[in-house]
Amino acid sequence: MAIPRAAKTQRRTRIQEEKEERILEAALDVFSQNGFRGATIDQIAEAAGMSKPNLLYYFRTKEAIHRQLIDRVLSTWLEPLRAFDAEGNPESEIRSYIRRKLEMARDFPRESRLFANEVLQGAPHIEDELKGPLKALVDEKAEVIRAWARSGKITKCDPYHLIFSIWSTTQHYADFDVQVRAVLGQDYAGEGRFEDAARFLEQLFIDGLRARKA
Amino acid sequence: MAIPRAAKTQRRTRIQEEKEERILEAALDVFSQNGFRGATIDQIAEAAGMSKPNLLYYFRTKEAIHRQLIDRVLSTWLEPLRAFDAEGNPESEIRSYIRRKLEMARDFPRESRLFANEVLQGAPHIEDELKGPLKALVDEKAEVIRAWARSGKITKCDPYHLIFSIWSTTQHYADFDVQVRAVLGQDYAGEGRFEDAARFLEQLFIDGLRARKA
DNA sequence: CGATAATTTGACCGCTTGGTAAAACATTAC
DNA sequence: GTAATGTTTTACCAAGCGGTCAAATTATCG
Repeated sequence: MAIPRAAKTQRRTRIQEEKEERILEAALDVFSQNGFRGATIDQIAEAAGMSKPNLLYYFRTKEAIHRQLIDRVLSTWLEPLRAFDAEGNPESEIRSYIRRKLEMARDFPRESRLFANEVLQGAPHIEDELKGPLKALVDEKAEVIRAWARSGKITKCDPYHLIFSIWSTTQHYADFDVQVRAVLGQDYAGEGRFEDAARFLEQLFIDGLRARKA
Repeated sequence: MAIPRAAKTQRRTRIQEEKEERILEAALDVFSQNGFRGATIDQIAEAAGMSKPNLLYYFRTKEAIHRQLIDRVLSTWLEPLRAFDAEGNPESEIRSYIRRKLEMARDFPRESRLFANEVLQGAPHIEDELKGPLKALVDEKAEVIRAWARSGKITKCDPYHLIFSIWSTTQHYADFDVQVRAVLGQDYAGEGRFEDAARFLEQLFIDGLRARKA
């Protein structure tokens, strides 16, 4: 007799790992494009190339897929902010943070949209993560920025809103991709917009934050 | 015998106007929180305080409600950008643009989220609007900004990405409201965050764009 | 090999969904 | 008033939904 769910076994088989991977990959596609409510198990199953009951053998519920997806993505998503180094040079720290966030928007747009969908719809599944680990990390880095400002390395500014503005400007290129493309027009077929965006944003933030003599 | 749909009559009755208004108001709530696919007619009907068939007497389909909502909101949404004046002082134009966009994020977050949901999910219903009227408007204002840069009133920068960055930073406070609140914490009960954001963004953009001597 | 555990399938269930039909009810115009 | 029009309700449907079940199939291990 089969043990009810693969997940209950201690050792995971090769097949389990493969299939769960395929499911999460497919789910990322579907959830990021439709949000949690808008996504259906059938869609995910089809995208993963398996039948619905088969998919439900690996994940008991739609929520379980979503939760695991979020958990997995969240930590890598915050990686760039974690790398923010108090000892480093403020200008180059900010510059490379912007660059890394832009690279993520370019290379992992689905992950960005997954979160955007979630937060936009009230973050019903990740409120705790936002108020806990995320807030803690931001608080920590805000203190770093504040210290830089105190020591005159950058101009005085609200560190929280600085972080928000870096998040929003960079993620915009993933989350609002369709709009960005529509406005820039066809001539922007390639990914040159990311380079242009990087140039612009670095200029904006670096010059905007440079400590002023006056 | 009743004419199939109220909409077919030439003159709209008082009741029609009232009810359609109530429906659109309710739909704004529901669509902005759940996206198109995630929203249900029943939800909208309940929020509007009427039965589903009654609602469907005024709007034949879910799409029809959504379309009308988008149409109505789109024009008012772009109003601030339209107000961008080539003859005005660049600094104050940009400053007041930022301020107006922030006010809209504060006062009309549902409208912002309606669009965000739509664009995020690939803009299936408004692609034409984006590529047409929106692009045209942005192209026009980009030229204004470019002219300012040419005449040395602001520093040289990519006007499109400048506009994107103003959009994203301001709308962030509507679209990612839950996250902003979570990170800022309880002490931010009121709406002071909008004032802080305004201060920060004005500083960032004005100082970041100020024409440099070097 | 054979036994046992893991995986896959097809049939199904109860609920929700977008939408319809027709009749009951209300309003307006004359 | 009454007839025509406009509005609302009740009952309903077919498709889609998340999820279950038991049987069939396949992989694994001694």
